[in-house]
Amino acid sequence: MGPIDKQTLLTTHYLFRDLDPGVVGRIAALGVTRGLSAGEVLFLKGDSGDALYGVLSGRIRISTNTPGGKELIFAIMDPGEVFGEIALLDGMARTADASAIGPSKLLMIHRRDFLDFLEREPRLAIHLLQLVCGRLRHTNELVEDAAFLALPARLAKRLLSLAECHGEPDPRGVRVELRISQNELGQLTGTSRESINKHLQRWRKKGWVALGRNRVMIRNCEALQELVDTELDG
Amino acid sequence: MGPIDKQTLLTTHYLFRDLDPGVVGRIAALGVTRGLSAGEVLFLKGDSGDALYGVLSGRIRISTNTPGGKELIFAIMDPGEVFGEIALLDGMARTADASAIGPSKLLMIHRRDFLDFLEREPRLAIHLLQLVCGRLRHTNELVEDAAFLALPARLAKRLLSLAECHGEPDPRGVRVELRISQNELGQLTGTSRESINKHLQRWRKKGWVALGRNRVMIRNCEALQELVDTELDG
DNA sequence: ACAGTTCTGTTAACCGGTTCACACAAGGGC
DNA sequence: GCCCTTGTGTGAACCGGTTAACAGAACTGT
Repeated sequence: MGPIDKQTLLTTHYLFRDLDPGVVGRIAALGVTRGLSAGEVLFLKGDSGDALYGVLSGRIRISTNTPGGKELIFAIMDPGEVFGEIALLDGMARTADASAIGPSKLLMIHRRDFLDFLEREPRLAIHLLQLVCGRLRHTNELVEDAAFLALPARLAKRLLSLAECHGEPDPRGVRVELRISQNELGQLTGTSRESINKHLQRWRKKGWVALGRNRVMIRNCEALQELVDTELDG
Repeated sequence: MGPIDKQTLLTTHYLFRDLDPGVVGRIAALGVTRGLSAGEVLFLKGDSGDALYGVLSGRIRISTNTPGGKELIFAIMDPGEVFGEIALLDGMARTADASAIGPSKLLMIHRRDFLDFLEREPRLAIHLLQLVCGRLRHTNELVEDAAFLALPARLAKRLLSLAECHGEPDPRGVRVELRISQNELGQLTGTSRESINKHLQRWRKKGWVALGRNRVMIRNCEALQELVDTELDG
């Protein structure tokens, strides 16, 4: 997903679609653009949540970590996606850290402005409910996967879902290239980098994936998908 | 938490508080009471979600299972709690099974009625957002715990949180008695019954808990809490 | 071009949870 | 009371992920 502009985000994302025309205009006027350099921290878990964000360009990593140094990545936000709604809505602390993966640009809507819109636009509340419900479905699935799936299936599932959202399809064929380190894959699946490498190597020898520095190229989606399915059935 | 009546639920629960008086009255009129016998299934994962429920008496288990026979318990709903909102709101399939743990009574509000209220009562939407945000915070924590905490800490944390919600404090002291099988504790923590038993036995020998059939009595909350904390810090 | 850093690849030892197998206890239904 | 079901207690064998430790490759900055 390439960079988009403020207008595109506001007319494309379903959170803002179908709103009263005047409201969209005012959001466009009030929404501030904020730039982040690679690795820059937007907010940390525990901060008070005073804004809602939409990604215009770059990628934002939503994650947590333990004092012991372990890190868990909840999601990676691409251009066109909106995040930061939980703390904004209930007024409590942020549930995770957010930091830029590469140089990024965000649309930032301040809490007070947003809550103003929320009171006047019933449709916005309905859309927000759908957004939060979608998140809840996704997080529920993460809990299930952690409990039901062994590492190979969890990793395969993650790779396939990353391929859908962030993959760059190979010009010639079915292959999908992912720009992600094995370390990050570990943080996405809740396991160590070494274990990730072990399974990726197995799959490489079977021809299912090709590997490079910060690269995973999926050459056989079906095989990975079947691995997920058989684990759920057996 | 003992049984409550329809009126108490509607005036007590956050979701309905502060609504237009007329609306609360109409919800009371439209909300149907439904009884469930022990073990009876209310809905299954994948069903279409055509109602919202509030617990009047008994306990409802929210869970999923694999074809392979593993089961995971997401939550146990006590009198006064509301559930079933996800599928109701986004119109998609239910995300989990719901079944009665013992004989139970529910307040049931049909989808159409509820969405009517939702359009007319902006405050209801705001309250719903808070409800769903709370769920999201809880589920996020489950994901974190699964990734960061080893079984002992996860089990201790679960026991303490069960003690808060469902515990019957011992008349004489700090002890809290839980009515739950070790099998169910396994399903709550995503592990086997045998592993649960191993750790409970250790804690019994230390005097932290006492055990019985379908019973766990916590005799030393502090010790369990410390176990959770040290694991998060180390 | 060089140094430093980040990422990959790979091993061996260890540890903890699973699985399987069984004995036994406690209620429930008749 | 007596069977039958459900839950507990326990051990041995197994398996998979973690940890720790390196070597080397690939990029970055200057």
